[in-house]
Amino acid sequence: MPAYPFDEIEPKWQRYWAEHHTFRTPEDVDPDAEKCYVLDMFPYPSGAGLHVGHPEGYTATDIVARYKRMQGVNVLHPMGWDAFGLPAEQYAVKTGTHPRDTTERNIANFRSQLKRLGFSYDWEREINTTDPDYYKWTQWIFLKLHERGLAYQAEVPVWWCEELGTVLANEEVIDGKSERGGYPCERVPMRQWILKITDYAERLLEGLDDLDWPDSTKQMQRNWIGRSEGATVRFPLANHTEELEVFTTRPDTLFGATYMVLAPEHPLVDEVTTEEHADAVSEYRQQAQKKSELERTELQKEKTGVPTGGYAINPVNGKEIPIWVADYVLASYGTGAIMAVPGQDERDWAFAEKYNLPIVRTVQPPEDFDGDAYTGDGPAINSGFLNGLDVDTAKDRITDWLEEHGHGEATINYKLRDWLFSRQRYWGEPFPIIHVEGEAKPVPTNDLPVELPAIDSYNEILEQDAALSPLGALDDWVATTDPQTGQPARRETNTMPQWAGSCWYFLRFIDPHNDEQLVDPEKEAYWMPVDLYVGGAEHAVLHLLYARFWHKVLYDAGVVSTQEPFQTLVHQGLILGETEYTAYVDADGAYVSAEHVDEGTDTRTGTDVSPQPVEQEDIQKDDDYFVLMAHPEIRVDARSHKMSKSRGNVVNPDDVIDEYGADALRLYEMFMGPLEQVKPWSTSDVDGVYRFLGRVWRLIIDAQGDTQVVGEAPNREQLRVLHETIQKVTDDIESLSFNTAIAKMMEFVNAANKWDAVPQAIAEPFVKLLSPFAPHIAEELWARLDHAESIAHADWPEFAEEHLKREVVEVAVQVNGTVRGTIEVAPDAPEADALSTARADDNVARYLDDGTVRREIYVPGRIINFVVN
RNA sequence: GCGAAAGUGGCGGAAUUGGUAGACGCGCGAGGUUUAGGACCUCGUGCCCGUUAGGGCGUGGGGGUUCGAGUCCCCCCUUUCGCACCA
Repeated sequence: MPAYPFDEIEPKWQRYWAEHHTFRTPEDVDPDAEKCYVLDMFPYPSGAGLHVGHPEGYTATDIVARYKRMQGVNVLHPMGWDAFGLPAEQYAVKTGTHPRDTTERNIANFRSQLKRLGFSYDWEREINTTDPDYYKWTQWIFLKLHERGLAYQAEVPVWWCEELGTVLANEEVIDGKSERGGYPCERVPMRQWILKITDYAERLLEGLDDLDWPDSTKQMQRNWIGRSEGATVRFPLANHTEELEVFTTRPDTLFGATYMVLAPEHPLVDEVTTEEHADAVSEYRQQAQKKSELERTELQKEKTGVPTGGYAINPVNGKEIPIWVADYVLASYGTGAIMAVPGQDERDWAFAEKYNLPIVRTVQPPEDFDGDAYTGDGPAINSGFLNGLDVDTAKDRITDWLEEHGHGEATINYKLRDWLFSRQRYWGEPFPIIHVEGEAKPVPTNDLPVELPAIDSYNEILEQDAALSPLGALDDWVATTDPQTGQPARRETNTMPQWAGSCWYFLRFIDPHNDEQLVDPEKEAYWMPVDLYVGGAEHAVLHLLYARFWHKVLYDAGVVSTQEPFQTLVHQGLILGETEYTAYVDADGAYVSAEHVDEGTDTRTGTDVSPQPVEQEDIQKDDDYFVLMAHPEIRVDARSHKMSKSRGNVVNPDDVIDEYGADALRLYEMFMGPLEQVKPWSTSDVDGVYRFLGRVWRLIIDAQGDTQVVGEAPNREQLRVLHETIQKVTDDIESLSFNTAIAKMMEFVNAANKWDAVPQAIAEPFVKLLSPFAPHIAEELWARLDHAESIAHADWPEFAEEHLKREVVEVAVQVNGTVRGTIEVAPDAPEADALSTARADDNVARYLDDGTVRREIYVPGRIINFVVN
């Protein structure tokens, strides 16, 4: 039998909320009324359904939304589906199932799972990025980008992933493998749509300053944008008219440039290569091209390169310096070419040493410097007119000189590259573009949306041989006419990447059914920016950078009123599986202590060992290590792992709800620890919060199921306990410290259980405090306390200072910093009184008698310390 | 290698400006209650010594500042997460 009837009351209140539109967002609000836009990163509805990580962030935002609502704030708290994407299409490729069918099924599953958790979303604002009424506006925004010159097509080397059958953005490829799925990718040149995010690099960087985001996330974005100040320097080429342009952050070291390096892909390689070196260079380039990005990084210890035989002329001293080709220079950064200054650059030093290239120091290292390249500050040497200047001054001086002589200028460079925006997939937003006589023309906005062609089954596409893009196989759809000229035209057959829909969905929630505008400007001005945005740290760069970029474009286009979309951002920490204890055994079945094991082998013998799970009962702690109880000399590993199907440690929220109820699950997820921290799941710990809810229930409901609160006025202690709880819970919600808020409510219940009876005037405010955390039980208790209206819009309790006061407090008495006793005095007791009470304590007196009191420290209500010797 | 964050009982975790370390929960122990319980209630629970009173030691390690340090400063170790030839 459950400790309280959660299985009845949870569905009951979920029905009530839906029928009464309890969480409908206020319409036609007073523009001056306080608002709070509380947003979760909307999920991709995967086939696997919800995992326990989802409700973590969702519960946090739900608590804030419910709390703000009770404070009379207008709250927007919506939910939707980021439903375009590769998994549904990969499933379609395998089974022929239309991605729309898969997606609809998954959404239905996600929705019902979410509803079981009792979140206070305004479900009437649910959006779905695959809905033509939604992606009409995604396409509309693309046209804005196009109109503003921020979307262009180019033949560029892109990451092609054979397995996924599409190209991917740089950001989606990690170490030469796709971010999703980990499939190998290769660089191939293809004609693609590209968004000019680099035009916004500076603003994307500056905008970070005023955001209330985790520092680490801001830092990651800064690193990704990668601003660096330096100079462009143009080196004339010996025997050629062209110049070789490089970017350097150290123009002050120009006199020390002893060779040049071109990336293998650099367009001038053929120009500068002499006949004598042509074969070697061409072979090197082929080798470099074959290397995957992974191999390049793996082989980074050893730099390689070949001379071209060509020479450049150092503009500052007229010296001829050799030009090399080496793949330690990246084609995609700067100009794809560098001036190498081994004296002040460790990479160049390593290369110069290997190939016996000259090294000239142009900064005087300190006397005790014994390294190779010196990258620190110091006076310039061997540098003509720069000699004696410190690095910063020398940079300024040489930059001026370059500008005066037309050899270069100050330059700011960014690591950020333009955003590869097209994918060769069916299940994405079609581009609102037609091609007429080879020219890309935008589809007029009143012809939007350009809908995905209807197909009965994905097999229709599979059966056709669509070389690159599935849409290209559908001739009826591709062939169209230019609405302006009537000429025959072909539709763009690429689709947009999954990021597109999530770049602006927070705007659509504000006005989800508007078919005239993306969002009504008045409503947008009221609700934006998002006041609290909660989602995983895995989106620290991609989604959050792309969305900021689009938002700034929309701001420039006058569509939105704020420069930044998300004012406050919080990442919920990952929830790991239950802690696992692992012992290791060798081939003979003998235990191998964990400190000798590294990646499945015994480091002493090199033989394989196999992991063996151990129950917690068979483990003990010996100093800093866990060991087997039966073999204390054998250490075992104790750690929690990321939940995964393959490891079999996934916890399904539905199972937890079946056993403990949604309120307990919500409460546990918040009680585990700080929201932003990584935390291991522990099902036995769910018992703790579940028991707490049972105690809350029995505090107010007796064994017969009747309400048992009393009408009497509360006493001083009851008021103090209540008001301390109000204060703590309120403060903790504001700071998102939900774990300590719950601990305080537990303390309240522990205290209240000792009372003979609970006054209604105490029970009611407490139920309100509990309601954002455990809304179902709170609604039920609220109703049983004789309220006809939902607690969702009841007034949040306020604490009164007068009830927090204590008559006496316990003060620790230390002698020489060690506590020797405690005394009870008024919190504001005069020093003389407090000290004499302290001296009167028997144990304190013992220590005072041992010497002379040299000093007395008294912090009222806190501590007394006697310094004695 | 570079950057950031974090190391507190058997476990998850608490601790305003430096002021009684271990709130709250799990687990464990004792008792009560119940036909029974993996239900519920009460008490105890950092480690060591001591029957009690009390004492010693304790927030990754070492040093320092202070009447007083989990908290501040310096050095080191470990873990996690980013980035990784960006000129």
